[in-house]
Amino acid sequence: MTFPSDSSFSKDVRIRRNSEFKEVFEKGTRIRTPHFNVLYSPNNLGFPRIGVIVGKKTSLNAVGRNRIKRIVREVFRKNKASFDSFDVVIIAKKNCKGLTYKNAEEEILGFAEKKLS
RNA sequence: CGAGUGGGUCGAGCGAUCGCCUGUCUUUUCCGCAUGGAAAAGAUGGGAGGAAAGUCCGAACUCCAGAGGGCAGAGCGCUGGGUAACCCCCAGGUGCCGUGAGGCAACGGAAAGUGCCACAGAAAACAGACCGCCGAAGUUUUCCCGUUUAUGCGGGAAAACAGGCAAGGGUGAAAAGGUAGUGUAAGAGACUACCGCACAGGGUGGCGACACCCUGUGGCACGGCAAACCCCGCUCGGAGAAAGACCAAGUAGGGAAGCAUCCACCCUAAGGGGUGGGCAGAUGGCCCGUCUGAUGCUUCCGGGUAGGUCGCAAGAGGCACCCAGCAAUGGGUGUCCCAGAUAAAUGAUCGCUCUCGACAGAAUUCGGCUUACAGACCCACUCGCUUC
RNA sequence: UGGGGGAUCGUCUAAUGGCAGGACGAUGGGCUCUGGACCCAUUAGUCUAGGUUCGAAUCCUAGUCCCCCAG
Repeated sequence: MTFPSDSSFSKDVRIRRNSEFKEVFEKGTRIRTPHFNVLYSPNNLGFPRIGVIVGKKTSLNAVGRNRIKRIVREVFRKNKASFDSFDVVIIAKKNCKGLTYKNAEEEILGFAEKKLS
């Protein structure tokens, strides 16, 4: 538990550059969960970073896509400690449409714990 | 009470905790000679829509191109007004629809020209004749009557032909006015009356589209399609914020200026000069016209990618009141500052209330249009029923 | 975000504004001892909604979906 009470979500913990995304895509490990494709690769920053990708085919309108991004980011923010020091890219699959916060939390935390072990 | 028409407003709300984007102020630290810049913490303010959407119009803004001329192309199309502008809005006219409140209209020209109008039908655009009607006058044949010796002549009837007609039938999306009468062999604007229509002239009202009235002419000519070509009138240079401006790693080498420089022929001893021609590019549609040239040598030093900063949030701005106007809208006064990201900000959890929550997320900015949408409320009006 | 193009049977592709045609496929039948090939027949379509027109795949308006280009 490196960040026991820190649940902030500043720009530092987001993957923001195209080159950084590319690095994760090239070096990262890929894991599939029912609703997401997840890529992750270790970094040497001492804290995790996240990038979320939601394609047009997941949800046809912008409101739906924003909704999924917000849910995923919220899960990450509340559980940053579980991600140790990794760059994580989460890609939403087509079946994400009716996803709720609780479903996403269960699924992503389940993945994070497996990865840590 | 029911059904409906037109217009407008809103688009779940409140509280707590954790979190995101951003403006301002304060403090601290660091950098800098300094104006100032960066980071952190705290305080405080703001934080998606009526359509933010589609990208269908119109602009602002930016860059590119602009000697000039012609052709082509695109858009618009009743009238007057509004506007920065518009394919928008308001008011009005005309036509059509609706019992009505009201709604809808690409609504210039078909007597400038060209083209098209399948099938059906007789005929589809300087009309035409299938069935049908007529067949008087004309021709032929037959029959009857009169007369005559007889041919014949006269009269009548029937049939056929030549011919006449366009009223009725039928076809079609569309068939060249309607009603009544006269007329005739049958009919027909052939003629007459009334209605309708077209054209010309004049008057009245209106800025005008146009409306109404009067007079005359025409028996009616001028079918439809211009969201077919086209004609007439008006408008239009191209691209778009991934526009564009500035700063600028790494890697790779590029750019500008000057001189010589393509092919053929002619002149010349040579150097070189002249004439003609071709190719490619620019002039973001094409043509004429105009301009430029590959490569080598010499000299000079910038251009640009990742990334960053700006553009980028005070505006044809919102709200309130007053004035002008039927209105769209304009003018004045006061007041407010109200998203500004860049892998891209509004979410999660809990509690409460209700009608149990639709369509949907700013990306340069405005003005419109169009499309999507659970519902709630307000104003004005229409029709029907019932009661007083 | 901006710009451009397209949509016709299951697939590919034709059609001066006048009955939507062809190929491949599918289904059924014939031929054959059986299958293939071949022959015959059938099936099924103008992306959607309005408008112009007598009549629309075609012309006009709005919408839906797909593809391409620009970092």
